[in-house]
Amino acid sequence: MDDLLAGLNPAQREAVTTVEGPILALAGPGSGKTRALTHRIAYLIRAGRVAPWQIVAVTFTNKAAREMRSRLEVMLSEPQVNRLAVGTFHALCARWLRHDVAVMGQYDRNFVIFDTSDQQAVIKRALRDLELDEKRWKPGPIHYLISKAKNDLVLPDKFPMRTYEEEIAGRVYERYQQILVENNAMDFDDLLLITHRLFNRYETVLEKYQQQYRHVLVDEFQDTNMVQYELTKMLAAGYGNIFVVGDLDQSIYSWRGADYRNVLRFREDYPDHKLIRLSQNYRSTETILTAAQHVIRQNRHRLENELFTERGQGPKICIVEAYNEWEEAKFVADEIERLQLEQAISPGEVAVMYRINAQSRILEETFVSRSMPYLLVRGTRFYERKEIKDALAYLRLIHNPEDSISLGRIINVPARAIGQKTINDLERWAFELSITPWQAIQQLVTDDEVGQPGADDGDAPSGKLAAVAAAPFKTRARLALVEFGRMMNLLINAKSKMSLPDLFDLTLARSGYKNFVNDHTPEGDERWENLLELRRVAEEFGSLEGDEALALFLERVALVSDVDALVEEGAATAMLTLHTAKGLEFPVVFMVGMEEGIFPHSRSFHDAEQMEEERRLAYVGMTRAKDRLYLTRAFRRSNYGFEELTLPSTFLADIPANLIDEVSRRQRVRSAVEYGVDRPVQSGSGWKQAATSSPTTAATGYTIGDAVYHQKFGEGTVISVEREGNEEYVQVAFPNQGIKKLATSYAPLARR
DNA sequence: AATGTGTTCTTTTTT
DNA sequence: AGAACACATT
Repeated sequence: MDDLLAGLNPAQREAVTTVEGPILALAGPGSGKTRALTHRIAYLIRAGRVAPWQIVAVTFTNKAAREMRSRLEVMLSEPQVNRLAVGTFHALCARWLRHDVAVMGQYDRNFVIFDTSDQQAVIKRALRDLELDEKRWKPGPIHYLISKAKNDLVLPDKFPMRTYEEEIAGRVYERYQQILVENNAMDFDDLLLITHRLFNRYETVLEKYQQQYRHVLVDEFQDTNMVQYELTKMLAAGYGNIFVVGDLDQSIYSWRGADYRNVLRFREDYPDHKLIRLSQNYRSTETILTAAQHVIRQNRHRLENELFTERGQGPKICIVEAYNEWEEAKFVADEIERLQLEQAISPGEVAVMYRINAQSRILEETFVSRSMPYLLVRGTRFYERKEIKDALAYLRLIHNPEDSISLGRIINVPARAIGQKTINDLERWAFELSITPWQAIQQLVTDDEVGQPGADDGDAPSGKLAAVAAAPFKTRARLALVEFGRMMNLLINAKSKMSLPDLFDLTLARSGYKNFVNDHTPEGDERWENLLELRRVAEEFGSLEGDEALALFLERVALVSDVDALVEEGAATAMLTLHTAKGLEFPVVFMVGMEEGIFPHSRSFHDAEQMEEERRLAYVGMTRAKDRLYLTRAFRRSNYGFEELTLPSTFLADIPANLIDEVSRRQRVRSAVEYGVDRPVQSGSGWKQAATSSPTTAATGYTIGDAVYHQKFGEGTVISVEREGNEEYVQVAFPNQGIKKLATSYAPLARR
């Protein structure tokens, strides 16, 4: 047992060995909480006489789950580790639902998980069904409201209707949910919500899990939402052994429904809990840790947890201003090469982090043009490719033929003479018969076999006396549908008779997709390569029985996250958003785009809570660095195609001057001739001063006719003013430069 | 049905 | 500036 406790500090040891009751571990960045968590699990099994299958551990990502498993394999035996329930809330819920959802009567166990684009498609269909203006109502914002409601356990009948938008969203919500049920499909939120309902309404099911899981462990507790909190509570209600780890300062997912107050709620709901503070940071140098602490300290809503490190001072933090985003990327690349040469630091030890994905493009192009190795950490990107989505749509349809979204996606891909008109006819006909489009196709197939009694050959049914149920297809369209139906039936029958990779091959061959892709162009080759890559994922499930393999494969594929793509110990520099960086660490970290409007993002300016979250995100980013931290900024940057001057991020102002590298502060990277000619209104005396005069607080409330001054376009006149939420947009006429639309919170614009 | 042209939106962050 | 989408043309 000693090997489990060796090398742990007293707080970690307490977290590992306190077996009974509710425990809240406040774990600062780099404080070895993953270590505490894994050792605790091993300890429970080896010392606490708990069976592996009696433990459920919730991680934030699949990657974290995988890592926890592999760490545990060192301490336990492999079969033991296999019996542990380790995964994200979404993955665990999917598994429980697969098992028990049938009792609810609404879904069967072959339900599919709709990804973001499927969800958008459902919203669009709901809008169409409700005859709402698809131009006016955008799927994105509507889905955002629906998702928020689901995360807060709000059902359609309780949906708030305070604004017109909410009223619309409420109506869409209801139809949206109906469509999901009709398709035997769930979105990400449903995985949690339906599990919650299952546990709530079917006591025997809940009791089964409550009795099974004697220990419930949850990582990243500050990023749980309402449903997740309730699920945790329900599961732990059996034995009361609930262990949660979190850090309020690292809560960065409120926009996804996460609520850091769940940590505070926990303290109230379990008054006899034990509180453990993990305060020693094993990751970062003192310089980095102190700087990060100075940034996070500005927040009001926090639970103070003073951290310390014994790693020593280390190099100072470099704050670098480049001329524009290209120069910024060039600086990053140059510096990585320099570190490799002078400090023997491998590019694989470096990460470049940014606030928004769009920032990656310029970095990528820079790295490509210099042939520098990099890894763009965006695991979901692969699954956004057309050929991958098409292939998956076929497989999903085989798994769950009621999935009309997938059906619509591939019914005519590759082209098989089923045009838009035929599809419309099919949908209308199915609607009239109150069956799904898939069932309608099946009807056509059956009719065809018995000599088309219901089908109307030749001319379309024109007479008013024609039965409602008469199929409205001409021969050619009908035959095309019948052929498609037969092809799919063949694949569905094959499903349980062969391994998943074989089914994969058969599907691509019989559907004609293989030939469709293999068109002997370079793009075709690339698409085929991608399909082979997908097949490799399928091979991992090759040993399982056909049905089960397909279910697990589709589940895996639906729940991949961005970090999942990150392979350890690579030789390539990682490029990732600050959000995906959570939980990771790198010897060298570059945070690029440290500018007002980018980071903190302009969408957060209006709300103090959101600004605090931006700050937490800065804290998360900075504390990813072990040894070296670079904060870079572009003096001017192009947005939406036009260039604007920037101001340094307010976060830079909170870093004490004595922690900043003098050289980096003075020698700003410059190369363009114009540089210095049109400096923004800031005295050159340092970051602090510049950052405090953020443009966000600059004049708003313009009126038509105002004379204004823009730093790039010069003098102009306001010709229109409009408000969108909290943003104010003005159109300004500039002599000789035309009319520009500007966001007043963003543009360097002032009244004259 | 496949290609071309124009228009509109995009930029938070993701399971 | 680019992508995604809609519409129009062959």
